[in-house]
Amino acid sequence: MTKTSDGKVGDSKAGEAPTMNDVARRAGVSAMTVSRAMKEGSHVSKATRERITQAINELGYVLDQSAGSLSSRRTGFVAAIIPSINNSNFSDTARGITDALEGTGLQLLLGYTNYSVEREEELIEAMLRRRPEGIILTGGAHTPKGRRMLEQAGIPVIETWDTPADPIDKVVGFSNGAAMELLVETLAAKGYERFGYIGGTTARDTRGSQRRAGFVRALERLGLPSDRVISFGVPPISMEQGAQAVVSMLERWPDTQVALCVSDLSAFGALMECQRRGMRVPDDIAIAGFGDYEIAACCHPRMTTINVDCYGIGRQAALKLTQTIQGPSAETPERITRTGFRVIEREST
Amino acid sequence: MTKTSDGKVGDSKAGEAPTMNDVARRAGVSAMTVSRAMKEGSHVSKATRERITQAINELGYVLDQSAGSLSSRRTGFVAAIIPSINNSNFSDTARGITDALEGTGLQLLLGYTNYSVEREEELIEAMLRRRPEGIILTGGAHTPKGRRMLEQAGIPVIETWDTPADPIDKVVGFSNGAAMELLVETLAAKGYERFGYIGGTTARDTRGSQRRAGFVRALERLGLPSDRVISFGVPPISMEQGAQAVVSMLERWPDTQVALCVSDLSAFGALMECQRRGMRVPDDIAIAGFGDYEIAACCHPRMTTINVDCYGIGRQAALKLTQTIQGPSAETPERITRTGFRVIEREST
DNA sequence: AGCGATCATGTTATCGTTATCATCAACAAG
DNA sequence: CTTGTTGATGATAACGATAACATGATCGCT
Repeated sequence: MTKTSDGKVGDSKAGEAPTMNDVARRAGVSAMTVSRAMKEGSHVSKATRERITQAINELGYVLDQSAGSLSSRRTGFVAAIIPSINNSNFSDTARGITDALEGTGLQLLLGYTNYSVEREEELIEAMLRRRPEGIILTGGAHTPKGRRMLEQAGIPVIETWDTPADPIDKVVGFSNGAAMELLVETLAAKGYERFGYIGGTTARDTRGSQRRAGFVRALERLGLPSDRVISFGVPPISMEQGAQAVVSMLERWPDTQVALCVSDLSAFGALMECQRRGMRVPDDIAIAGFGDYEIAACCHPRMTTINVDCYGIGRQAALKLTQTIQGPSAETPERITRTGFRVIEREST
Repeated sequence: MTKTSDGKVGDSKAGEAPTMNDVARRAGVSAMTVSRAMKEGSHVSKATRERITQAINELGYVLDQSAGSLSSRRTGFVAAIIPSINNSNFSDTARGITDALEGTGLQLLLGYTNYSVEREEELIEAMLRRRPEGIILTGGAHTPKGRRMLEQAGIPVIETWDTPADPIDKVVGFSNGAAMELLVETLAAKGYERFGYIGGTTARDTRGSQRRAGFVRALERLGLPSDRVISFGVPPISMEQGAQAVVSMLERWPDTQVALCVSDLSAFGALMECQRRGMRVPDDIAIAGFGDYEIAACCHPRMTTINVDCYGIGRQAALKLTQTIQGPSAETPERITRTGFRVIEREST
């Protein structure tokens, strides 16, 4: 225990969490030295550092980063907003972000919108209040106010999972429409002609509507009928809703050869329902999904789908973010990164 | 634009984000009044509030909560640590937490450990640096240092998904062992006698090992063989690993009547693999899972499993947290809340 | 020996908000 | 006409850390 110039002696009173000054007193140094000792790559002598470390352990001191960030003007936060954490495509993206942030001293602040732009707007504001050093969004559809806040925030903004026509700042994504077109073309080349589409009522899920639009576009180009579209349920549609939708489809267009679904989850529901009804897949009806979820590779028959590298989207978005934050010293990243997608042909088509 | 006592005039220079003082100047009030106007339930006259709101919009001002929380000693954070965000059981819990936090002004700071206590320890420290007002953990297994930090943090700590023998503070969970025992008993009552178990190599996943222990316990009590245990892969085991594990099981103990799996995901993999091999479920072999994931209700045949109300665990944990934070004025919550579980019998057994 | 560079540490002044106390006006109750 | 209460606002001082600058001390090189 040490006397200090301000006359106080010893530790702070119990009950109150210790501050850096308490540590400093106990180690017989100034707070600034403690601050230095707690940061990598700053000059503190070995002996001093040891005394400080000991004081920290004895007091159970934990750095208060909220105070530090006010002073340093670096919060160490990156915000990410995804539609849903229960969707493994998006949680893969979140995982990609976290993993790419590992070791950078940046922490992920995650929020989800339930596919609602209004909720997104609220979240954007809540996030910006925390002064993140960058923000990663899903898709390019925002409320006007949300967009304005993002533009004025003065931090890098990355839109993902999409290629918006008029991006706010940077983009890591792919064209959901083009991906679906590719799937249609691939299957048409195998001889399928009567395609059906299963998706949600489209208003909320912009990626879903783009996939549907791609479906229609590709069929029109190929001169095939493009009207067999079932919109069922509020996006994101569940396995169960996929099952119900395929029933509607088979009632309305019994001779449908192949059902494309907005995601693997609904596709799986459809697949199981068909089996329940004694139909053979792909002989009686073929089914394909979108997203290459774990389930697609494992179900029986294994499901044809489109892999879109969700994890990679997250990784690259976070990478682009850190590059931008680290400033123009490092090479400035491209404004738009297009991530790949590919058709995975399996047994269901 | 207004002159103020400190001689400065007008807005801050462009490029810099506006502060509360900039808003105050523009609205012709003090910063304190702006602060009040931005908080619910404080006395600000209607006219003043309108001027302030206008100034906020004109400047595009966003409150800096990191500065505010330093002053008010309330960060508005709740930390939650889960093993994985890609597991829908845990992301359901996270969703329960977020939903229960809605409207309380508290925001969720989420982290995941990949089932590693070392990673958990790092995360605990990283979270505590942000001074959360409470912390929610998964399970009761922590490193000694992690546990110490939690005990000293001076905030409510809630352990979930488990009923630790020696809880740190509060608990919302159930006995994974007892749940598995119940499943065994239910199936034994239907006449099954030769049970097999599929799980991961257990070191990391404590909930997994408790389930396995419950499996063994129940069979021993019933006087049935309890040695048919396949440990395959690092937890959490995937669908694919479930498929491979069931193959090992059938090789080693071809007359197994029912395979219980550590989770629905591995159970689903096993189910599909059996179908691929032309086996009929449940006639040739019965399969049951754990967790009542969406997939269990939708696959064909529908899967018997245990529902454990993941979402409810999150909700109740968050509820308990907010009650504790709001202080002893409100009724103090129970220290231990046991959440229910129930066997869902479906077609796979 | 002289001089600049690097190291180890301390002092001071913020960062942007909110708690607290103070002030003054308006108004109700006695 | 007091006196107390409530409402609306402002001034000031934290909150706990770090940036920026300052001070000696040490060291290597000419």
